[in-house]
Amino acid sequence: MSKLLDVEDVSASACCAPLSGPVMGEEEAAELAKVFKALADPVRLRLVNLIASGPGGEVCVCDLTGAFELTAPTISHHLKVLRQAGLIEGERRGTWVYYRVIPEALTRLSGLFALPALTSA
Amino acid sequence: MSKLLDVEDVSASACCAPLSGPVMGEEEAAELAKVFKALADPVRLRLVNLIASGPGGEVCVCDLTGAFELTAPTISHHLKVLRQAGLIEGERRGTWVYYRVIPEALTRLSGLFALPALTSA
DNA sequence: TCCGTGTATAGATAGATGTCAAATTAGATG
DNA sequence: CATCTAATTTGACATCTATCTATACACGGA
Repeated sequence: MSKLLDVEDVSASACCAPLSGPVMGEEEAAELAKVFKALADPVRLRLVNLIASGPGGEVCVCDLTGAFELTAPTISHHLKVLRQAGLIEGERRGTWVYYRVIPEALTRLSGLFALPALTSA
Repeated sequence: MSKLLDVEDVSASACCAPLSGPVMGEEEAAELAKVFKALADPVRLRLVNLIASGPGGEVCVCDLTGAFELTAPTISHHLKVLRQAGLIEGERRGTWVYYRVIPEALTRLSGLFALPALTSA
């Protein structure tokens, strides 16, 4: 079994209603918090940005390690955190591993911050 | 000078272009990370949710402390973190303090997760 | 099959963070 | 002014996290 695909997909059940919506439960808040924890790091934010803006929507890990003054294991750790948050997914093709963002995850988050009545005053 | 208004407004300069957009700089990533750090806690997420969904878009701190099994200083600490991230603002009216979300902050975050071309394939 | 290279995991450590108890500030009221 | 309540600040402590080095795994090529 490829360890690259170990996704606990924390984001699956969390979130969908906007923050301005009905009161969320403790469990939902806990799962959502894991997703934001994954984004709460400058390196990981830049990783998501690099991956999302990469050619074809994907980027090789070998290109990511060079973009930071960090060791490969550290980058690998950050990628794992993002993966377990359900934000990205990785695929091995031969020697290299490529990462993509999971569009649904971003869309879900976008909806979270939607506001109810900006049209009315 | 009211200490309630000490907002370092970290979110002001950070973000606007979507994550899928052009590559962000280290500085921008660092400031954005502070905002997500503020959201990366179940209690703070529920606080934002409660405040945003409160009547008139605002909630008294006295109503927030009762909603958690945490001491008042802890709630106050979390509110401060959210305030310094530019996500909420507080106002004292007589004996009580009321908090509101800052709509622009949420809107900005919503745009961050926008995807480029979901219409095409 | 044996190296060489690209990624990931394990273990260790310094620094950040959530929580509480105690003390402080701000406003209302007698 | 004295005092009560609401909210914040301060200081301490246990836990979590970002990073490193060292090691292990996966694949391709000789």
